Amino acid sequence: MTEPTGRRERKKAQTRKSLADAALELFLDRGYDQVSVKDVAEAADVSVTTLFKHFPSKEALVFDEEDDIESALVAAVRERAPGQSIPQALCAHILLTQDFAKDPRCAPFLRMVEDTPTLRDYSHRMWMRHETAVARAIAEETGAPEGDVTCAALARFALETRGLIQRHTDPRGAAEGAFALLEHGWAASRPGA
Amino acid sequence: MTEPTGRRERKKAQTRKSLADAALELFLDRGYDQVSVKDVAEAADVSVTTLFKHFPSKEALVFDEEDDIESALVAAVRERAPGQSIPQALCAHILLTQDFAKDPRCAPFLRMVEDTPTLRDYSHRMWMRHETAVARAIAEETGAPEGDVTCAALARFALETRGLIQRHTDPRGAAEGAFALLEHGWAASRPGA
DNA sequence: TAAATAAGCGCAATCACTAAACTTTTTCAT
DNA sequence: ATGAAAAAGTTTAGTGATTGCGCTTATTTA
Repeated sequence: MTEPTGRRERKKAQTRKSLADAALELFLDRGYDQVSVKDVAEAADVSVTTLFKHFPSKEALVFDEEDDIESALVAAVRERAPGQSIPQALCAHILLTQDFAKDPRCAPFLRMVEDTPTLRDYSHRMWMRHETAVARAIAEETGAPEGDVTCAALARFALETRGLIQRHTDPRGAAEGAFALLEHGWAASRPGA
Repeated sequence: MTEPTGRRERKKAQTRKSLADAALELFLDRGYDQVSVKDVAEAADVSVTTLFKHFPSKEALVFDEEDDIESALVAAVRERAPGQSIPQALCAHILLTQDFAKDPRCAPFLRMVEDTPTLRDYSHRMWMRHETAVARAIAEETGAPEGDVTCAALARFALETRGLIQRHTDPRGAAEGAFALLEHGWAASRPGA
């Protein structure tokens, strides 16, 4: 069921990729703030206007192709191992995504994001966008009402943990520490887990 | 011990106030995004460059005079009633600051902040800046080591709760629900409270 | 094949923000 | 008092992200 990709769509995707690639290379080379959108557009050999037809902002050039993160999070909650609590499942999933970061090819990228306030904030905002989806998944899993505060809180806190452990020397230990808090609180807040 | 206010400082404070006042009035009237810094500067009868000598950004025009919030938070942790847990103290303190919001004079202001993404984010960032201070206070209060993860997590989660309960019809109930999670988790994480 | 559609372009403008060089107080040590 | 340093303010000019407009050109489709 591959989309009947016409030449037009192919070219569009092509330009988009040129832009993302050019952007990444320039950003990693010179640093995000030292590269202007004009630089990126020129490197991809398109006009600045065209760049903004493909990406809504300069930041968006950095975080391309981040699609199924939300579904992965929801799946982590829904399809957790039997006997595993929701906080445990979320902890494991977050640690898993963190492991991506250990790939030395990603290291410069991640360092750039961490060192650039604009990007750090943007990334955090994007990540927290999944809060409501996760909250809903938790509520549905536990039979809690749609807008249950405890579920919403767990979702937010769990997602926030990612930023909390980011610059720790031992992310795994830190995550376990933070999630222990949630784990116990969660268990105590709903007697029939 | 009132500062020996010279004429210079008085005039400076004066222009600053003119700017903040003009900004608030215009923002409330037309909406934040519909007012440019140029508009504000003209309303206060100063140049745009002068405006930026007083305020580091357009957003900063909105959140003026927010000084002792951090010390109040730290104090809430340190000087809590005997027998009151730290999460309880933070919950109470946050609810207290929320009560400010019930003043009908503040309502339009708060609605503006909530309805303007830029401002909501800025406000959230400012608020979360106090995380490390609160974390340190908690660590010191409990004798935990300086960078203890559980303390850091509690600080972050507690502060995050404010945003969580913001648009709830019953903020008090929501806060109590969210803090119940932290309360239980915290109690379980440190046996000798 | 013509008309509709969509990509891309150049241009001009807006808006937040900064740098530089210059004018006008205010302050303060002599 | 007075003259120079320090600080507030101004003008001007610029950068950089982002948007709107009107135009060309390529692709699709009826």
